[in-house]
Amino acid sequence: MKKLELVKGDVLQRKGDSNSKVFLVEQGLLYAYTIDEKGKEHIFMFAPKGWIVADISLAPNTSELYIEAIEDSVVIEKKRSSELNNTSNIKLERRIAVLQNRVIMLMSASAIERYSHFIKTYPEIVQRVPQRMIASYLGITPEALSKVKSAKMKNNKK
Amino acid sequence: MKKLELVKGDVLQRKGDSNSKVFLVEQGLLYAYTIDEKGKEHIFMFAPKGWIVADISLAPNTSELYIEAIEDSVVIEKKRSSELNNTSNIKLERRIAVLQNRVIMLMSASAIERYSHFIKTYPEIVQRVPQRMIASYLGITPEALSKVKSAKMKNNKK
DNA sequence: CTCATTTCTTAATCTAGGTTAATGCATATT
DNA sequence: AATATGCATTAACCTAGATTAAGAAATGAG
Repeated sequence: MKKLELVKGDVLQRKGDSNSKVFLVEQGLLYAYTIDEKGKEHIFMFAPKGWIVADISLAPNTSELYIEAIEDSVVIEKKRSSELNNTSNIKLERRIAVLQNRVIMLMSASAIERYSHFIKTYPEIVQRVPQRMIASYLGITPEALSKVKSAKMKNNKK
Repeated sequence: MKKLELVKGDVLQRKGDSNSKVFLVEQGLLYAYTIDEKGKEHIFMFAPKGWIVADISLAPNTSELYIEAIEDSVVIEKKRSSELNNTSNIKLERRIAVLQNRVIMLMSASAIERYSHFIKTYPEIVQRVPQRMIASYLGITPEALSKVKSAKMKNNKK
């Protein structure tokens, strides 16, 4: 738990780094973002004074996100594990991880990519739920989902 | 903290209801969704066995979400406040609330609606950050954001 | 088993937002 | 001051996915 002074442009965490740290913004403004395969940046969140920024993902030790200072800033760095001392915390963190993934998907992935990710992540649910609900969860229409599925089959990517 | 037995189609919580409850799924499958102004349903999450479902929104007592059973299910109902006994929990809940809003926005709102919501919710950040970052946060291109802004000005909806 | 309702698929058309490219502004750098 | 680099805006075109519509398949109720 130490205090860090940052100047505009400093990068606190890179994709692939350990994600065991949590940063509390004491002053200034940071932001967290991903960069997709095409090199495009997608801003996941802004973190002004008083907010916490962290990559809270399901993968144990690989950050999905870059965290960077937009302005000169002061942050407190904590170990994430110190937050994990009770059950409700763990459940809440899992929820955040799922939502983080969902936001990144919605921002950066096409219908096909979203569907592929969904069936990989929730294979049991795919079986138990009507197509129109999956479409709605993915943020597309049932008609578009039909198209996606037949496109996938033709490509043997079933 | 009581146990509820649900049959397929039972609605646990409606938009506008108190959101002070958290449901732990012991068996079956539930889902949480919003309905937009046009009557269209947007599925926010599925909740199979072992998951928690709840509307964790910033507004104190008005759920944004409907929660409903897709299959016959058994859930444990808890008071949400019982989860709120320490600081890190409150911070985590705030993060979830923000992410919940963000997912709903990304799923159901047009570029104009997303921008309007953003400037209302984070007026300070709009001033401190380049346009291209706001566009990226909204999930649109800087060019599209330019269009949106000039469209808004013409409509006096500035 | 039959009729009704909902779900899924396919196809034709439409549109919001993406892509590309050119231009004007700022802010840096020498 | 002059040049360079990045940011914002505008406009012409393009494309993924929405909308609309109709038929086929599945599910359900009596």
